[in-house]
Amino acid sequence: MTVAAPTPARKPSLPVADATGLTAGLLRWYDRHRRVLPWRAPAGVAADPYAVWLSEIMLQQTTVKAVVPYFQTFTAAFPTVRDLAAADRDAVLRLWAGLGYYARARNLHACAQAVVERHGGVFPRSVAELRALPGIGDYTANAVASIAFDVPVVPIDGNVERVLTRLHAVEEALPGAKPRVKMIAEGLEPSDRPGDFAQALMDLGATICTPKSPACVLCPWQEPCAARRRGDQETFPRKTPKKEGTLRRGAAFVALRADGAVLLRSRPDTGLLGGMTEVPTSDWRPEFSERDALDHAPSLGVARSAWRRVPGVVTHVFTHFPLELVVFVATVPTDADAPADTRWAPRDSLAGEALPNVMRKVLSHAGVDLKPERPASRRAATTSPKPTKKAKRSPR
DNA sequence: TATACGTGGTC
DNA sequence: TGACCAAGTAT
Repeated sequence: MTVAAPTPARKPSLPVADATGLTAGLLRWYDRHRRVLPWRAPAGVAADPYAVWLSEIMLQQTTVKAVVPYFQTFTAAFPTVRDLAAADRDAVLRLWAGLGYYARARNLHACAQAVVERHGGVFPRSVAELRALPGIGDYTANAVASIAFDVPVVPIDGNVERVLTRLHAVEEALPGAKPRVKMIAEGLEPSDRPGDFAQALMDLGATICTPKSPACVLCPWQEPCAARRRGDQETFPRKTPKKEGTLRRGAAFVALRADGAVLLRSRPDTGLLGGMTEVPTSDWRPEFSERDALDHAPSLGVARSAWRRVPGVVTHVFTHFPLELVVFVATVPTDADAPADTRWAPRDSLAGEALPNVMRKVLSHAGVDLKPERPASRRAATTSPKPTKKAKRSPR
């Protein structure tokens, strides 16, 4: 492909002229239709690298709507990358609870510390140095470099893939088509306003070139768009079908003390819901048998009969598998000791715990209400949206 | 290259 | 309701 020679001089030749026309058209559109977002600097104002980075991490596979309240909470709690680096990791996880993909929160904290230790608390400006930081991959490195520092690179996310595969009617399916998309993107790298160009591409994908029913009539690229000419723009990008996960099942145990405290523990640092808080549960396996569920209950010195099976089940769908949990509740004496690796959490502190949504569903199903007042966007989980399905009989 | 990794919204 | 999707990264 062409060299991304950012010559301040003229731009000759044909392909370059084409690209110039495209980028200019998109920037004109952006100047009139750019979205106003909490982390986005006003037109013509330099962006804050910390805000750009924080927002980009939060926005990974996550909608703008879901991110906004968390972004506000984080910037209020940690105004600078140094504040974030100095915070306790658990405090970061607690504020992240509900946003999902918790490895992002662990990496966020590690990244802040790396920025302080390796770069004196100042975000590096090069793609290579950014890429070397925890939690920053190809996309985010390019996004921060272009948006915060006007480095002429194009971050390629789902929006950009959609826009570019439509623009060129790329027949190859993703993810196989990624190299092709990357070449197309590199051919568009503008030496002028790279940060605005990157954001314009994403705004275009988010508001005009949407997955379904794209608003082509409003698109600044409707003329050059190959897919639009063919009339099958909605069929791009092509995608290879993904296989679905196998249902896993398990039992969750909600132990309540007379004073309202709930027995909690922390999950292992890595893997599913790593480092997050949960009530004791059995393993989650396809071959789980409810018959033996109580074998996995925490030892609290109470009789097996103290555990009451809550009717119904809690269902939750992770990216790669659906989960079904049966819930047992027991009330135990206030002097009951917490088993190893568990602790009693006062009822009032529950809302502040690093509880992933599946655990909020479990507690809700057990009749334990958490006080909201967290970043927000949690009402659905705390009100037990899916009332609970009828108790199913376990096969076998 | 493929898989693990959350959650909420939409149609 | 089920599928698909949203500013991806790590291994």
